[in-house]
Amino acid sequence: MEGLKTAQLASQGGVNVETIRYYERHGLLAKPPRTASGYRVFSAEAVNRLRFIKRSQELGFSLNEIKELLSLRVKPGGSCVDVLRKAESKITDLDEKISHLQEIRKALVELTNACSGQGPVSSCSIIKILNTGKTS
Amino acid sequence: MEGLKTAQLASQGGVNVETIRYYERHGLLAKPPRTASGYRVFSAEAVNRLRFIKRSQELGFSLNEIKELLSLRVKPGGSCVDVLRKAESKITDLDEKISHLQEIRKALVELTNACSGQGPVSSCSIIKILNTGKTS
DNA sequence: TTGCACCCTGTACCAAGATACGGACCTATA
DNA sequence: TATAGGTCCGTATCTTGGTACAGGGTGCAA
Repeated sequence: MEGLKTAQLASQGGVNVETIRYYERHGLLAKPPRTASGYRVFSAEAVNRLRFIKRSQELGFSLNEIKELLSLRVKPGGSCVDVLRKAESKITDLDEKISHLQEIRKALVELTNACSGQGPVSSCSIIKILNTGKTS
Repeated sequence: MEGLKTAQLASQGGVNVETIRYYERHGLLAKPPRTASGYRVFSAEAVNRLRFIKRSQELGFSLNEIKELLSLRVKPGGSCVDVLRKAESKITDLDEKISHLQEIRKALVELTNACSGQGPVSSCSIIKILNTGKTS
């Protein structure tokens, strides 16, 4: 059999049918040829494309960023270093996010350490600190 | 002067005027009394409440979670340990998020290590790996 | 008393990434 | 040939945390 219907592509890519159409509308998947009756016919290439998108998403790229990666991929004269720079800048983003979360975690641990876990809410250290902003 | 108008509360809490109304609609701020002409009149308590919300938000609580914290705070017979458990579960959430981001970071670093940064995109290792899902 | 800043309400809109639905059309199978 | 189920399109809906109006009333100062 030649080509995949929307639901087949969706199933191979592990996404919802509507997601396929969504990606097409947003320029992440090329507009596929159609049968005489208007059904989309995807090539095996589309499966790769979909996996590219999913893998990039797992690495923290937004759909817009993925769109850029995809267009870099086919840009004539485009250089590898452009891709490298995007990946590096994403690592910097991640470092910032991670250290921010770690700060939050630290503050929360301090809160829980201050709390005995006993008695009524009215005397709860956590609530007190959240109320006043003071640790002591 | 007795009480604060919406804009004054907003300014003291460092938020937008519309945010005050948003919080009221969503049950995070109690409905304040009104003047004869319908203006809201907030007490100093509302400033504390607003700060509570902002501080909790900084610690990674969603507005819904903050609403729960606020209702715990006034629940008759509520126990301190309920609050403690929420904080602890938030720490667990954070741990999961952090380690997930660290995994992503690791994968990205591997990607960038594989890439020389030289040559055309067509031979870029990063793109190749994203395409095939294979590291080698 | 007029002019301007402020306040009110209700509703619409934004990002992001989908998901759902109505109504019409197509296709395969019994 | 009937009918179930897949597909089409356009549009609406969802979540989260707000922001931005429009259209009207209020309050204070010159």
